[in-house]
Amino acid sequence: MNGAWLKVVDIWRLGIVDDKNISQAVVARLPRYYRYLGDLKDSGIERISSQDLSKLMKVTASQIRQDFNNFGGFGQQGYGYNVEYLYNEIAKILGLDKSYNLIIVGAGNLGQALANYMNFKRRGFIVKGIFDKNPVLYGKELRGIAVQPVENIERFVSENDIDIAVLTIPKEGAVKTAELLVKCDIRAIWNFAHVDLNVPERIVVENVHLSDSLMKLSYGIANQ
Amino acid sequence: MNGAWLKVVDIWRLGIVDDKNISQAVVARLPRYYRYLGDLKDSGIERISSQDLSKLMKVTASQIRQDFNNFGGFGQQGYGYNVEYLYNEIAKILGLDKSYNLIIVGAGNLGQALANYMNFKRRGFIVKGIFDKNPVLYGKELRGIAVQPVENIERFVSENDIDIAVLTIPKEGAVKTAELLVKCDIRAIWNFAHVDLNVPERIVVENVHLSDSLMKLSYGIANQ
DNA sequence: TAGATTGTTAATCGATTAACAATC
DNA sequence: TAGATTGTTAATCGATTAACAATC
Repeated sequence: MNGAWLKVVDIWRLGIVDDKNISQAVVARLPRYYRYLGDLKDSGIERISSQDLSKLMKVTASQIRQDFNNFGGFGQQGYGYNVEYLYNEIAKILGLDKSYNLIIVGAGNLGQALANYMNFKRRGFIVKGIFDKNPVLYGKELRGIAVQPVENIERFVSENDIDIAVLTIPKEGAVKTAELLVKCDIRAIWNFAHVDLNVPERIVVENVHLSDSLMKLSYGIANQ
Repeated sequence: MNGAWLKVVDIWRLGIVDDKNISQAVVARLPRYYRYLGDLKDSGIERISSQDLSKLMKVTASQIRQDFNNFGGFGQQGYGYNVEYLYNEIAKILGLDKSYNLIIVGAGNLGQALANYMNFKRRGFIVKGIFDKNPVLYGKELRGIAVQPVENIERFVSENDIDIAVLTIPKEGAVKTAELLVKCDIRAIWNFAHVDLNVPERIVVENVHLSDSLMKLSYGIANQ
């Protein structure tokens, strides 16, 4: 009556029990771990201890172990963590093992830059459509994708199984557009507009408020 | 022996005592307060209580009062906060009452977008120079400013009293460039490269890691 | 003055760090 | 096995919320 029984953590690992809620602070640190582990992997390092990673990343070893243990523990006593394994596990946690279809709404400076800039595709984020309300831009191609009128969004999203909308329009239209996207059953919005979107709980919103960031920087200068 | 004496907080307000250390969490919330207060001001609202602001912003009234009181208290019992006054005080705290000279290092997609996009100027961030290592871009004008070779950075920064460098180059060159900028006595770096810069304490670094942000979003989808 | 609402102290909650037994 | 290092519990620290006296 012992070995035959699964511990709660095992059941959880099997995916039967799912979401013990992970704090936002932990999630926010995962991409950074992922970045460092990728670098380690690329430089041929096979294993690393929480202590060594701690020195490298300038966070406590304790925090590293706590963070990873939120997801079940990926290390081995006396050995540390296998870099490649941990790297892949974090990718899975972050959902990077899947592919996502996205559209860009707003083909102005920022929308164009994002379309061209990031290697979206390499990480499994496929740009399927680009939209703007400015007729001058219609047909203009970015990475081989022609800009369409915003009027097409609703049909396009439902016909092309779009997961993510990148919102790069001025704040004036952003709230209305977000509502439209919600109606189209979008799963997530990457919001670059300087407003808070008010969408249902189920929709994932990730804000990139560049002006907020610049203000934090100027606070830093002013209070040096 | 009472009225004649200044309370500690008064001395602090006079700027004699300066920096009781404000937590990063508080600073991160200031731009959002500033945005909401700006909107309230624009719609002609003169005063607001922490309770009403609480409903609007979906944070607790307690947190609002605590946050503001980090900087000395801007309200009045029985009245609330004067919107315009509070707005201006937050601007001062954020250092938005001053003007900053900046350069953009990296005139690729993102650098160009930032040069054109944000109304930097309106908020007192003056783009003085744009640099790239790609000769094809030399002389190309963005907002009336010609792109220069990166070799010019050192001289340009010292001759033009530059406060901020916007780093929009690929991660490969970013660390070295940051070191150069530090040598030039830059005060702050707005870092869009996907690396952690390792600079002295005195330099303000504000990171915008877009790929990290996108990973948080995909985590949100994957763990919905 | 009475009512409203701040400024501020105290209580709670959550996140980080420390410590150590488990175990590879 | 002995040494190393995790996984995990306990202690600490900091941030958020609640409560209320001060005061406009």
